[in-house]
Amino acid sequence: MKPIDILNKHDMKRTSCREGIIEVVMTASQALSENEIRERLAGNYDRTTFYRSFKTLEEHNIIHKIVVNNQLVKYALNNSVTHKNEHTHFFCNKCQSVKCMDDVPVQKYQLPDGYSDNKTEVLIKGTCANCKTEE
Amino acid sequence: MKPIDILNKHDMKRTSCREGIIEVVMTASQALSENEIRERLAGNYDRTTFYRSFKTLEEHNIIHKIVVNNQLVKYALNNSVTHKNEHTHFFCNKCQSVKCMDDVPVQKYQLPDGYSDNKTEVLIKGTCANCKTEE
DNA sequence: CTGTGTGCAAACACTTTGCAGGTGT
DNA sequence: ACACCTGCAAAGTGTTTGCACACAG
Repeated sequence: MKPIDILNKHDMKRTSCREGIIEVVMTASQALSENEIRERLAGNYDRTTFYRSFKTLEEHNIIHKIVVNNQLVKYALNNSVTHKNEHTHFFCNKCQSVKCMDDVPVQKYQLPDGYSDNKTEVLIKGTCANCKTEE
Repeated sequence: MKPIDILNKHDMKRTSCREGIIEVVMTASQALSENEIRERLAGNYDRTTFYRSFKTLEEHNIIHKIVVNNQLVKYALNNSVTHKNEHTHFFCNKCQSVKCMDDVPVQKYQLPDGYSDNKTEVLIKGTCANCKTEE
């Protein structure tokens, strides 16, 4: 499916910024930060526009946000797989990359009485396959 | 163990700010934000001092940081239990509280070849027991 | 006394908001 | 034409750094 189709499907206006963001995260093999997305984008957009676009795209369940820490936020496309099962995220301490582990589902946690869970976020930190081989 | 003993054990200078922070997180039943800690503290300290104290205390494994999102960070004491097993954190969407779930250990995740994990962070979002009963 | 912690000022980064003007449908 | 998206400016918040002074050991 092309970026335009995705926007149409969600009844969203087809603007070059949105289309570009979707295009970039779609072709990326990893989650990308705002800056990484900007670098790969043809046009130049204001940060405000980015923030608003990310927010809108997230609200429409087209992308999701991964908060590594309070200084590093990345975005990735929601594909049909990740949309069904919650997946874990992997953060490489060396190259700072974030990857959606579509094949590593979030496990179920048994909470004490009275607690109800809505969403469980799992961030696994370590060394990725790329950095491992470079050692 | 008292705050002073903890500082001594880690060869850290015994300052009123550090002592106060430890005292507060020690007696708290939940993780606390910088502001929540400030409110409960006798003396008045500069934000800079807080940031540096948190950083130092974290480096010495006395407290740990819980990043809920890029706008909300909380701190909690490392007790002997949590220091041994990694534990999960619970965030209540209603009252915004964060609790260390010492009885809910982090599960093991099987990663693809080449990946090695170092630390796994689990943040469960939902409704806490308090907010549940108030519905 | 010496090294380290603290307070203050400033700078920097991230994020949000208001408003005017431009663009998609 | 109308709704909504974008860019710019500004403000609010979170965080870091440099420097002078204070304090613990």
